[in-house]
Amino acid sequence: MDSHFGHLARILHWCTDQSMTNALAGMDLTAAQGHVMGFLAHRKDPPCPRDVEDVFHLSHPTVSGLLSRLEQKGFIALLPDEKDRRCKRIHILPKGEECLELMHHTILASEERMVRDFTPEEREQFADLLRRAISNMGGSPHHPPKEENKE
Amino acid sequence: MDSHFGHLARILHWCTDQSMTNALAGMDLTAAQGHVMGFLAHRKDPPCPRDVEDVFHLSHPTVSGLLSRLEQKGFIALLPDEKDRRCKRIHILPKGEECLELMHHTILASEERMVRDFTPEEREQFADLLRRAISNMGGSPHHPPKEENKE
DNA sequence: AACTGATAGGTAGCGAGCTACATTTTTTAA
DNA sequence: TTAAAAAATGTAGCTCGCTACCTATCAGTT
Repeated sequence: MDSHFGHLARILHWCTDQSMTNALAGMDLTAAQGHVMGFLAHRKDPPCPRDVEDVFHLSHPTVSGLLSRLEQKGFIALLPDEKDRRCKRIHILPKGEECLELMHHTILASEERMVRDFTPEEREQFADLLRRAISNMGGSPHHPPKEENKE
Repeated sequence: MDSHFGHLARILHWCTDQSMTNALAGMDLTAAQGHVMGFLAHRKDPPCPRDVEDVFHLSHPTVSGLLSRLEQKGFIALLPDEKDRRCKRIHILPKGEECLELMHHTILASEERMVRDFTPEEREQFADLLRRAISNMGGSPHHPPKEENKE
């Protein structure tokens, strides 16, 4: 009864979330906000909210809320794109820059902790089983599988 | 970048949640509410909210909200316990009884779908890896690990 | 040039998760 | 017995996730 996969996935996600929440509490970031900052970190050109939606598989109102809270707290600035006035560009402000390195380290440490006693083969298989399970459930949300031949 | 375990766990949980949401939409239940009903189904004596917290690893305000919505919709009744007036007992109402079998079937079908192409060994290992990952992240929330020797 | 459709984003409103604090009742200890 | 600790629940207020609907802009057709 306790061993249902859906249940276990939920708890595992909860654990990683709590771990991030604790690690980031000192810098006034939630787990979700921290992950967004981590994504922005290794981005040359300022991305738009839509890019965040795609990477994290979130709906656009969710991303909108996350970004507006990050903006309120002074981590980022949202500026209109000059070429395409439908889009906004996410710029990292100095306060945001300050936390990027710690963010990156924190995310990696959390990942490593989760599988710290896994052999390399087990890590491979874990990722493989997770991906297959996701695929069996119908894959990803929101943005109907774009038929890009880039893959 | 896309293969972080925490990320995959989040998406997998999301998929199972959506699957349940769709399956239950017809009977006016959300995924979370459905899982609670499923838990109540195989329970001889009416449990109290605290039991739900423990099984699903949820905080008590979360459970409180879930149960009050189920009560509003007429699936359950919350009655005070006679022995211990701090506790409430969760009673299933006729409308609740009606949906139990479909609930049970729906939950099993969703589980089976997720691992439909897994061998028995892979299913074992998947559950094992998930449990170890959860354990590595510090295990369960909210209620400090009770030291019950019942296990 | 004008219409149609696709795309980016905004807003409203809800459910579900949390923490923090308060209340009531039970249990334990002094 | 009485005071203190523990337990079960309630309430307030927040974040984050969703759907549904709306607006503005861009792109492609006619």
